[in-house]
This record gives sequence, C-alpha cells and structure tokens, in this order.
Amino acid sequence: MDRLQDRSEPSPGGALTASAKSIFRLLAGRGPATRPQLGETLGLSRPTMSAAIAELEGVGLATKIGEVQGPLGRKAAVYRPGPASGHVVSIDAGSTHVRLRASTVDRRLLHSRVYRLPSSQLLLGEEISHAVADELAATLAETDAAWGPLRTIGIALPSRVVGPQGDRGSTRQEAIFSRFEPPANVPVVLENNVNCAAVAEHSNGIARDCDTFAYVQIGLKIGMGIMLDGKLLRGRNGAAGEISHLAFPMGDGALPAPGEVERYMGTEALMRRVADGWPETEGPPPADAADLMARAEAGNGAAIDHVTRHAKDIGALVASCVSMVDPGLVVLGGGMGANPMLLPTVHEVANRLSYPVEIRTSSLGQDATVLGIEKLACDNAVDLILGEARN
Amino acid sequence: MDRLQDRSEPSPGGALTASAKSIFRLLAGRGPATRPQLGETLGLSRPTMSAAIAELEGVGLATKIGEVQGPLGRKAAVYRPGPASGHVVSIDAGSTHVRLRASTVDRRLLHSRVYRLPSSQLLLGEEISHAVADELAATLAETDAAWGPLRTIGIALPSRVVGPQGDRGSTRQEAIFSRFEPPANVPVVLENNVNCAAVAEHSNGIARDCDTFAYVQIGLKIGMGIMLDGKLLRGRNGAAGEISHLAFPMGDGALPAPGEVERYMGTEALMRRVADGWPETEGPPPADAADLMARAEAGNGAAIDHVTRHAKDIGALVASCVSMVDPGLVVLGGGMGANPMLLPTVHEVANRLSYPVEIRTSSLGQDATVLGIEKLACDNAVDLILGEARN
DNA sequence: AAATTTTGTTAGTCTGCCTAACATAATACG
DNA sequence: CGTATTATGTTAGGCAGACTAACAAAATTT
Repeated sequence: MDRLQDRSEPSPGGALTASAKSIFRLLAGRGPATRPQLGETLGLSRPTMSAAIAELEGVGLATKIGEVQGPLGRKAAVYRPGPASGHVVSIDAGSTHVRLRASTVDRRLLHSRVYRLPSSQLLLGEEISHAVADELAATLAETDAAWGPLRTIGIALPSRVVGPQGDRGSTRQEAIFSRFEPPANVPVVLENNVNCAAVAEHSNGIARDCDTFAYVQIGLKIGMGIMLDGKLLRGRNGAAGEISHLAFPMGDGALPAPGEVERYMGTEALMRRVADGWPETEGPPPADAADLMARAEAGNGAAIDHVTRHAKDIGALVASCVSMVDPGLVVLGGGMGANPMLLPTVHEVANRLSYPVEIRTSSLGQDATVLGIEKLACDNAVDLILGEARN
Repeated sequence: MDRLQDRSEPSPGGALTASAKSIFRLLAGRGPATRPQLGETLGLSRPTMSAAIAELEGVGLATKIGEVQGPLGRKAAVYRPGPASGHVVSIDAGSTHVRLRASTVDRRLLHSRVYRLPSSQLLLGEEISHAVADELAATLAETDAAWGPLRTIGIALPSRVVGPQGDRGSTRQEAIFSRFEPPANVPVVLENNVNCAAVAEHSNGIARDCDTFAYVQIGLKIGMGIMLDGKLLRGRNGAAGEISHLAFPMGDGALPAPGEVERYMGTEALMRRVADGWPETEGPPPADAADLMARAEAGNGAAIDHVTRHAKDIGALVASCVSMVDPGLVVLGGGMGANPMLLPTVHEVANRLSYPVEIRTSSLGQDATVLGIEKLACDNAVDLILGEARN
C-alpha cells in the first residue's frame, strides 16, 4: 500500500477526543448504528456518547439518519458517517477490465463503471494506465457535490506493490502512472490485486468470520493473499503470497526455475496438457477451461481425470502454504480455483500432506478486487480524516 | 504459547497507571535505564516520571541501582526492575540436552544448568519429561529468596505447540507433562523450539536489528520460525513454519508425500547420499556432517560438490519461504545450516528463484533455544505482573 | 563564587472519561 | 386513560492521569 501525496483535504478530525474517533471508526466500518449499540460496543457511557456524537455532528462526521424503536422504551437515534467524511474512488486496474466504484467511507455505492480493455494485457502498462485515467476522469466529471470531498483513490494493480520505504523501482507499480496523473491533493493507495481479493473475502466474502486465512487464486496466473489477524501480509518487497515463485520443480535432482509453478499450474499449461492427452475416442478436446469443467461436471471421464489431477496439484500448493503459514482457512478463487468441483480433492490432499485446513470456495465474482481496494481506500480515508495516517 | 494455570502470585501491578506500566515494561525489556532516558523514550514529562517511579518503587517493581553523571548538570538516577518483579525459569527440553536458566525479568542470569540425556530422543516423551522434572526440581531447591517469586516457567519443546483455544490433542505437547507436574500457582509457557531459536535471534542474535525475518533450521530435522513485526507467527495449529510438511517432491507428475522434505533435506539423508556417491579415489566417505564440512573447507572436491548441492536445496527451500512470506531476511541455523560455507550459494539460489532476501548465519550456538524461551517467559511474566496477561 | 546545565519536585491546570441523578419518550398494564 | 416500567438521552459533579510552569537541587564551567 502506498501514499504518493500527503497534501489532502484538511482532516476535520484532527482534534477529536479518542472516544469520538473510535465512534467514527465504528460507523465507517459497520455502517449505521444506534447510540446504545455504539456505546455498548465501545464500552462508553451515555454521557460520553452524547459528548462524542455532538463533537462528530459538529464537524459533519456523523449524521442522524433516523430512529429505531426497541420492544420497549424510548426510540434510539441512528447515525452514520456525515457529509464531511466524503468519498473514495476505487479502481480495479485489471488485465481485461477496469472496474471503478465511488463510495462513501462506510461503503455505500455512489457510482460505478466497468470498461472492457480492447485487448488483454499481460503486464501492467500504458494501455491500463490510459484506461484508468479515462474512467477516473469520467467519474470526476459526474461527481456530485453531495458526495463531499474525495478523500482517497485506491487502485488495485496486477503487479507487486511496495510501500514508500520499499524499493519501488523493482516493481512495475509506477507503470500505473505512465498515462495519467492522479488529482493533486488526493492520496493514492496502491495494492496488488490478489491481496485486494483477499481483503474482499474478509470484508464482504466467504471469510467474513475469520481474521486469519489465505486466499489462493488459480487462473491464468496464480497468486496468494495472506490475511493475518485482519491485516494483509505484504512482505519486504510486496512479494508475500507471490507463489508463482515457489521453488518448482522441487525434488531429488530437480532443477527449480523462477516462475515455473505458474507456467505449470496456470490455465494455459493445463489446457495444453488436456489437449495433448485427450483420447481420440472422446472427440475434440475442450475448447477452454470452462468447457473442461462443464464436461467434467457432465461426467466425462477424461475431463474428470484432468480436473482431479489439477485439483491435486492445487492441493499440494495449498499444503505448502499451510506448512509455512498454517492459516486454518484457505479460500480458493480465480478462474479455475473458484469452481466448487475442485474443493473436495484440494481439501483431501492439503489435509493429508500438511495440517488441518478448512477449504472454501470464493463466492465473490469479478467484483472481488474492486471491493477489496475499496475497503483499503476507505480505511485509508478514515485514517486521514482522523489524522492518524501512517507514513 | 500456552498458559496452563492462571493462579499465580498476586500481580502487584494490577492498579498501576499506564505510564508506570510502560516504564516497567521498558525496564524489563531494555535493562537498567536512567529516568531521563525512560522519560525521553516514552514521551513522559518529568513530573509524570516522578510519580510513576514512586509508584513502582512503592510496590517493589523498580529499584534505584545507582547514578550516572553526564558531561554537565546533576546526576541521573538509574533504575532496574525491583525485587517484587521476581524471576522466571526457562527450559530447553531438547532431544539430546535439557538446558535450564533462571533469570530476572530483565534477563539477568541467576542460575543455569545443562543435562545431557542418556540417549537421543527423536520424539518428545517420558525421557525428556523426566529430565525436565529433575532439572527443575534441582533449580527450585537452589532458589534464593532474593530472586523473588517465580513468575513463569517457560519450556521449549521439539513439538508443535498450540494455544489454549487450539486442538491440544493433535500435538504431542502434553507429553512434556507425562513425568512431571509443574508447581501449582506458576503459569507454564510452552513454545516450539525452532520458534524459540527465532525469538532468540531477534532478542539476542543476528536479527536484533530486524523485526521481520525467518529463521530456517537445517540439521537432523528441518524447521522454520517466522517473526513478523516482532511477533512470532504461530498459525492455527501451531504449524506455521513446519516446512517439513511442504509438498515434496513437487513437479509435473511428482507425487508428494507428507514429511518427505525432511527425509530428503535432513542430515541423515544427506550423509546417506554422500556415502552412496563417494568416489573410491577419495578414500573412506565422511563419518558425519561435521567431517563432510571440514573436508569441503579443506578443499576436497567431492565434499564441496555435496555441500554445494545441499546449499542449492536449502536455497530452493528459502526461495519458497520468500515467495510466500517475503521476510527480507532469512537467518540460517541448525547443525548444518549454521555453517557459513553454505551462505553464498543459498543467497544466490534464493535470490535467483524468488525476491531479494538477505541471508545471515546464526551466531547463537546451542543456547539459542533457551534464550528464546527465556525471552518469551519474561514477556509473559511482565504481562502477568502488570495484570495484562492474554488469555 | 557566580553562571550554566541537567535532574527532580511542587503546584496548579486541563482533558476525557466516569457515576449519579434527572428528564424524556416509548410500551405495558390495570 | 393514567400510571408503572423501561430504554434513551442530558445535566451535574467528580476523579484519574497526564501536562506546563515554576522552583529546588546538584553537578559542571567560567
């Protein structure tokens, strides 16, 4: 994650009391809540709540949006982040699509757009940068004054990402700025797209109930995002979870080569093996991965064999992850990985080779990455608003 | 890490101010310090320091041990943890030796002993449990009243260790209690021995300057300890870093088996390969690992080949670690790993296969594990004293 | 011996929370 | 329908734990 500019909107929450800050954080994180709920959750007394809410309303960081009636007694006031908290723009700069969402810091959707790139981009480069610039410009043109100030722009990249103290030159992350310049005064948060998908599984997806898990993406490319105690593991070079660089092949006499796992486990290699080994009796080989999976589901023996073999390979990969990180839960995602058919075999192999892991299949579709970067952008915005941004 | 009993000495620091607690923590962690130093480090004003130190001295948690004279001005008073902070006993329950240290919470050595087991134990069992019981009993018999209360017993185990919420039955950790019962009222902290070695590298060893790194142990057995932001990564099953269960062999058509890496990378397998492939022209094969290393250092070609090949294998292992965790620094330890001769090759292979990592060789000898569990025991004791023990 | 510098103490203040008591607004009950 | 009960919100007052300012003490330099 990265902050390129630090000249942002004045943080209205620079001088709030600790309780007011914690209330705002809760409102931003969990959406609308009543005063008693907030006080209960944070262990604050009613007088303190009164004072803190008054503080927040005074600077526009909280607004009363209604009242709810319990079974008995007076109605409770319901609040959410106020207009001064502003909004964020989140962009998934993917290799085939650019997805954009504008949302409030409590993640209410204000605007969204999707742009399909004219051609699939293997690497982060000018094509993507250009598309991001266009989509952002279009969004800024449609910005409503009621959205409040733009606090943060978050961009998910198909590239390693390092923070300010890391060696930026060694990643491709700066390529995102090759064709556009983000608006001055608005900080930009960058994050790797697989990490974003992991964040989304945690905040919106199948891993909502777990603060520690790994997200394994298997598709054209392979990757992993590691969440520990609710925080992303990034690593010194932003390379944590870059399982495409596991030593592979590995064994007595094997000669591992950089990036070789991905060339073996990626969808292209899989389909090549499928085509090569396809029995003539079964007719033409599957046209693509979806076709392969469909035929396996339909009961085709050859297809099932290939899918099972692939699931075993994924299981081995997951076992290595468990042996190193022992996350307790692994979420499978990506074009291939998201298919529930793989789950039983992956589970069996991983648990046989290493230690107990639960395996789940991602439920978020194409939106996982945008939702993840949106979460990170909102967190950043809240930090900025409260004057607690980490440098 | 694990706490079996919670009935401990009354925590004298239950009702201290936050500043007093932070001062005590600093005294325990960094040893003797002057008031100005403490105040400076913690950002506390002199009046606050006065009050807090008075609090601590009042309950015996701090003692003035002298004064130091700066170049100018009045002398500054020097403090360290007081008699009420008591002591801890730390035990490395190893497979060949049981090492024990009694020390104050600021890690001044009070007493130490080493017991050599009559026979090497592959698994944690009654032999080790018995030896631990004996050594602990001998220590308790020699305990000096001046040491203050025994706060915590820490034991490093050659086994996976899970916390209270984990599935204890699935590990062998309880076997440590098969032949001895720790004194009632004294909490016991258990930790895996490789994790302890990692902690020691951080607190006393070559990784003092890094809060994030991995410690890779290569010897009879192989293992890894992962330190992230100064905290051990344990994992859901206490299996984080259990690289003996990486999927291996791994490759197109390979059939991985549980625990196979250890059977390939461990010293026994290495020496078997060395003996098998030893050219008759070179005379009798090396008797043991130390012999192999000595011959390699002396320039023997066959020995060098085997050592280089092993270093390449270790490099591949490290590369997998870097691809998953990207720690930035890997410390090599263990009977084989600690040999500096491996370093260049490991560094070359790891950096070629994955991402930039610094590789260092452990400098702590046999004491690494005791020192690590001592650090953990002291941390636990401090938490207990301050009434902040995590359950 | 006086000036300077650092350390430690005393006095007073301020912030941010709390508890206790009261006020308000809803439902439940006779 | 009025009163009891209950939940929510406010007012008043207090207290813990930090701070600043000013002073006192103990070392050095001039």
